[in-house]
Amino acid sequence: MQEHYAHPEMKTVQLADVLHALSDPLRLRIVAALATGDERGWGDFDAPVAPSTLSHHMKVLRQAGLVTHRREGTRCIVALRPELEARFPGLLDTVLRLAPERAAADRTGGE
Amino acid sequence: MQEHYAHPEMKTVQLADVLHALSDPLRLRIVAALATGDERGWGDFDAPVAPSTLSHHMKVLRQAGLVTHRREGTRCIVALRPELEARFPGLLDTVLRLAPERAAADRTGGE
DNA sequence: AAGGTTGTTCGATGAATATCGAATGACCAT
DNA sequence: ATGGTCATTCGATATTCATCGAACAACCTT
Repeated sequence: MQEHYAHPEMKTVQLADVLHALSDPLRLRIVAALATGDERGWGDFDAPVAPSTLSHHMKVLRQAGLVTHRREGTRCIVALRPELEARFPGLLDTVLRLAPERAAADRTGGE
Repeated sequence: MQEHYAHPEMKTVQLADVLHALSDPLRLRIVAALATGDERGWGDFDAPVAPSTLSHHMKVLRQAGLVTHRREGTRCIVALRPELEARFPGLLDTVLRLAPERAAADRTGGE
């Protein structure tokens, strides 16, 4: 495990990569959970997959420029990358507004 | 070849499916080319792939609810599905606004 | 009917992806 | 140091995907 995670430069991130990263239901759910702007610990997403699988999805999100990873002691803190908005204005807002996973839908009584 | 193409009901189309369909550069280009609202003949996209490959991508776009296929004589006419806007308001506008393929569409089409 | 045009379908293939369990590495507490 | 917790990496596997050429089907023209 490295102390420093590799994050791509935002200008090198392609739209198709972001869309691909968002096209997996679990990853979409993770991004939606981060949409409040709060950081989340790695384990705070109770994803129905093995730790190794979750790690894989986190890596995809990181390499697509969607999230940052930061180490804090033994925990791993995840957050949305703020520069994403400058690179693709409005994209994340639009997608998350339409995502069934979004927190608001849960609050207003989804299924 | 069937006279009637299978198009999914819009309400059954999932966001992740749409994002996945848009996450391929060639498919994104095709959708961008259709964004003017005009119909296009199947062969009007000079895609750098074999006909069978193009047919595959067209099928993906059709099954994701993005486009309609219509037969006209021996030709095949493709167009964006208008109901998509009602299902996912603003999604396509946002994605296409950010797509690099838009520049090419602007040059040859204008707006 | 015979032939040409236009997409689709059918294998086949190599690359990418999602998933898991096991092993490993980094860090903290004792 | 020893052990525990947390996340990543490593193999392995099954699935999906993009791609092609070949064969086929639908349609129009002659």
